[in-house]
Amino acid sequence: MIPGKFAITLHILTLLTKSPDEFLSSEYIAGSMNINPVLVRKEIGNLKKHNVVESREGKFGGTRLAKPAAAISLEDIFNMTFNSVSLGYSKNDPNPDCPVGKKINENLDVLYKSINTKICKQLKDISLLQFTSNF
Amino acid sequence: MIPGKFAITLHILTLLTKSPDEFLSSEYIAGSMNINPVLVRKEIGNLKKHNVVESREGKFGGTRLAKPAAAISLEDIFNMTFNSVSLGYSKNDPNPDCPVGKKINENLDVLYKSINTKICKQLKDISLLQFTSNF
DNA sequence: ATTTTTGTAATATATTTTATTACAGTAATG
DNA sequence: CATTACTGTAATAAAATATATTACAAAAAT
Repeated sequence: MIPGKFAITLHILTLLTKSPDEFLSSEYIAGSMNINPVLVRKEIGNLKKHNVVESREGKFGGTRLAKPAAAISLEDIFNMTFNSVSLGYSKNDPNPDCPVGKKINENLDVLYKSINTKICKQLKDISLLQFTSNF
Repeated sequence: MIPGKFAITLHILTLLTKSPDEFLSSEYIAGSMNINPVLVRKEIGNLKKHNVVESREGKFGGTRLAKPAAAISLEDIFNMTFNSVSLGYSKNDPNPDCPVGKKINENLDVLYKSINTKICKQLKDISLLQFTSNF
């Protein structure tokens, strides 16, 4: 998973919220966060897939929100950009002949799933509109 | 931050919990998780710094818990191995001339801090002993 | 003395992220 | 209807990060 995905997506959506109904170009958006426009377009592609934004191609093209910022929760954004929160796994497959190695990952999974559930619950109550009200 | 740090450390501590009072070698531990012994020794160094384990050098040396597994919480381990949970930041510094770019990171910080607080509260109630009881 | 282990530094390899380049397709506008 | 300014997407390059490896001094058991 791309570490910056959630942050970049939220940044994009904040800009779109702050310019309602305007079509912003990927280059303009990229300029606000100092990253490459192609990366912005990729994340916008993801947002479009989830019907959160809509784009117009061609001259004066760009992207805008497809629904009110009040109707988008941070949980929605989280689910679109994050597989799940985790505190990590060891890179290699553990030794299956070791009683601990054999079960460590499933036990981590249980733990991480429960963390995840709580985070989702927390993010569900924050709308994009609310988040952007601090700018 | 090293992604596998928490998982590796928890794996080490689980092994130590399952062999109370025995000094386990870094090579044995590394074998259970299929990683390099040097990486294990590094994480053990971190655990020693926090007085969670103690090591003995020389022949038949190794590491064991320095206190009962019931007295170690997953929050303790989390705090030793994770700076803080976050949903990520965009890699580059955002544009300070953009009202959104200027404030995005502090707003993300607020969000992530609140997520973090809840996770810590959750982890505080799980002891290492409890976690290892599922093996 | 020899062996086995920790502790630690330095370096190399692998992996993952991000950036860049390139270009076809679309739509507005003179 | 040519030109301009965009999107969409693929392919590749570069940078950053994580992990592995090598090496060796120091410690302790026998």
